Amino acid sequence: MTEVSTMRSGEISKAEKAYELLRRDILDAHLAPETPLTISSLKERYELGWTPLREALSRLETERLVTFSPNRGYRVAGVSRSELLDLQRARVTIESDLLREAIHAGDETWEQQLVAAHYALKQAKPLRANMPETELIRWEQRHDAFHNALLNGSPSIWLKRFAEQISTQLHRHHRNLVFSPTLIAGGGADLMGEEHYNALLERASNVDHHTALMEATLQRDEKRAIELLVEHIGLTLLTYEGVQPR
Amino acid sequence: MTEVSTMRSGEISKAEKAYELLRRDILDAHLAPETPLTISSLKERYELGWTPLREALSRLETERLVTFSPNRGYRVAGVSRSELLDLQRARVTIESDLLREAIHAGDETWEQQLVAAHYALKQAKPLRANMPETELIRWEQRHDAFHNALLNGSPSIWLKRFAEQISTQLHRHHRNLVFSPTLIAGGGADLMGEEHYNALLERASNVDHHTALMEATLQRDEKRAIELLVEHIGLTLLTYEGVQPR
DNA sequence: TGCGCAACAATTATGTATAATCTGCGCGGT
DNA sequence: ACCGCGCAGATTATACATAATTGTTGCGCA
Repeated sequence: MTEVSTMRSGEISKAEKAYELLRRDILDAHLAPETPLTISSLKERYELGWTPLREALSRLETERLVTFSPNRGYRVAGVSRSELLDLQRARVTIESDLLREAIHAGDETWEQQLVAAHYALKQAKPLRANMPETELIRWEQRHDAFHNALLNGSPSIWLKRFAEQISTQLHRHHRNLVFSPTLIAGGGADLMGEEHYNALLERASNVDHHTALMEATLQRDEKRAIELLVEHIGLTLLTYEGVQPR
Repeated sequence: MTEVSTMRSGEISKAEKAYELLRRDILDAHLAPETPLTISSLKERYELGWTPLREALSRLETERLVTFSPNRGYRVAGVSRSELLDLQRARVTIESDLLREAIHAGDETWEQQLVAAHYALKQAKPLRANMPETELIRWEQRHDAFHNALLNGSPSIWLKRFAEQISTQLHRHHRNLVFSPTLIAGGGADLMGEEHYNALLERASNVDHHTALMEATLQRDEKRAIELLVEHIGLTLLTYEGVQPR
């Protein structure tokens, strides 16, 4: 029947709250890479106890969002150009296969949700330099939702899980290497003219590109759809290449 | 003078010890799938405190070796035929690509270690029904080592990480669905004649098959090597198909 | 007499306070 | 200047307190 859980104090466990808060702060680059995460400072920052934080950190560690050294505590995981390239390679492998499966196995519901996600993405204002963070987050959410919808037709649960993890890591690299130029020395738009930077962002986030990808997919044109997906991932890569000087 | 009290506990942390003990017991099917893991019972089993166990469990959860329900504790993760198939699919995707990369990028050290791993595998006694667990473990270790050596020529760190995780999960399914027939009702060799069962095991673990795979790889024959790898994964799958009745 | 519901008891998860151990760093002695 | 001692500050582990869930018992009602 209808089991009503009582849950006297907060609705969700504090460990879960700690996990989500920390995760969001790391993903959005509010905590810079390599920042030491001492329990006491986190207790102060989030007003949480000792156990929930430790549990959250140990979960984040197996997700590779924080690193850990025995008896020396936790730090926010670092970002690097080489890891970015590695992530891009893994993304191509995994998402290509997922898209292939989706094209073969996707049903009507999948098609409808893909069209809906594409429409929502089209409505969001496109990327540009120094845009307000709320707009940036909206665009990122809808962009992620579109790619999720694209791959969602596939039945491969484990591959989708991996794709999600890659996506998370790329999000973090994205934010730290490109979109938060003020937070890292010498990164982002400061390296080139804002005009050029905007052009790159425009190229990487071009809605037409996503439209073409969706159409090829809906027409079950496997070869072309995968070509477009790989090109899309490569374009994003080129954007970083342009941004990163050495 | 006061150097007596240094290094009181073991060299590694108890959380790490708890993690490794639990992990091994789950992987070797000493703890059956769906077994509830209450802290108190684990405290008794491993003679460890409360915090290390909690930390170990939360790490195992993000690895999907245990499942967790809020306010209802942890259990050993379940196994199922559908998840097994899903894992096999993911393995084909990821290992095919890793092998392709290894064939293109592998150096001399890689070749030597691959040959060494193959030699070690050849020395281990092959699989058969009701073999002693120590021999089973030895064969499994060398088999894993061979496949690791095969893929190790690739530079893709994230993909190798994923391959490792898939490998771990398959190991668990393997043990629970095939090699521990006495532990699960109606599984394993009981379902067919021991002769037939042995034939299947023989086919899946045939050393010649691994030899051919290695030789195609060392000759940098990408197409044939990947064919053999996919066939190898499929054979293992067929073994399970034979064992699983419905 | 049998079934269902509700309060109760036991077990277990969750969180806090506290003790013990370890690492890094500065101070002082040689 | 260099080596070692010792003092913070942090991590790691234990004991204790609290809250939630599960199982059970007993009572009421059909």
